[in-house]
Amino acid sequence: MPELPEVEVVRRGLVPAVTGAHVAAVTVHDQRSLTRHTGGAADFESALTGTDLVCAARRGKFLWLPIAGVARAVVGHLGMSGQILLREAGAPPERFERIRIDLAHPDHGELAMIFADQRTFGSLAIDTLVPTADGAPGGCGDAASLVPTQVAHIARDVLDPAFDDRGFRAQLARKDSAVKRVLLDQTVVSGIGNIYADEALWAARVHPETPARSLSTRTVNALLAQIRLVLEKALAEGGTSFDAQYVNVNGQAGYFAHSLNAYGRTGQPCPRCGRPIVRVSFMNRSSHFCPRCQRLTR
DNA sequence: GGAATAACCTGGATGC
DNA sequence: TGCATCCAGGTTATTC
Repeated sequence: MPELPEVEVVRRGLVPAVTGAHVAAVTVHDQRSLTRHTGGAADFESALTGTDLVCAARRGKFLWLPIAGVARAVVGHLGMSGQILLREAGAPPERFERIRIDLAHPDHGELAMIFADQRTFGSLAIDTLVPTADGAPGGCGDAASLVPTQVAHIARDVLDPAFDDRGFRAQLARKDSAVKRVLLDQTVVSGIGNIYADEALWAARVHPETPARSLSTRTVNALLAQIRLVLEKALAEGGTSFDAQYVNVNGQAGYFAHSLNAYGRTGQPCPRCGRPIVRVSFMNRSSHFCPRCQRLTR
């Protein structure tokens, strides 16, 4: 499942290919991958064809490619199973290929940038760039203080230099909800999904259903530190791949699945105390935690 | 206004 | 072997 580390791996892979690239052609195979685009497939194809791309930027799980000369960008979200792959021009169709963007790069020649998505939760769109509310750069990879309108309501992620630690603590102090629910709320902190929420809570020894406002400042600081550690470690290992659901732009899997301590380890011993990791239903999904290390305190 | 829940989606795994 | 059901989860609309 693409969360911040996986999306950042994709962004880094895209940078050399899209920076300064010319969009030679666009082919939409499946309209469902344009759910965030308001104009339909023909509009997407015509609006993007013939433009030049500036760079690859990211905030949380959202990616965008600013278009040269206009305040617009191609915005992408990988959803559950989305992939952005770079292939040679004219490469055969990928399994679950939804959109193909043919690029002509001054240094790398012709490339195919392919958006593939099995479950079609992800999408691409062309969106307007607007100034950021805090005047800081819109996201990782772009110095401009601009962000797509679809991303403007998303909070910064914890690896963003402009992330507001104090504001994060203040938001938690106002929330009655379970801390895990708050971590998954992209308007509070972006980039964290089910996997890294479970891992960070395990590392900080916090029960996922602990009311956010009941956490001490010390515990929130520790949690914040563990979120950063987990995300940075996952990024260093190329992200988490359980199957073919997540790969980088070259189709290669990440290795962080081997470093997971809680997520997906139901019944296996906690690496810290040896007690079996438990799985409970939470928000239409699963929470994994150690019942001994992560005691529920209200 | 804040919080909780359902729906969207599809292929693999599992059970019968 | 084949069919039915369950499960995975990010985002958003809807409901409470």
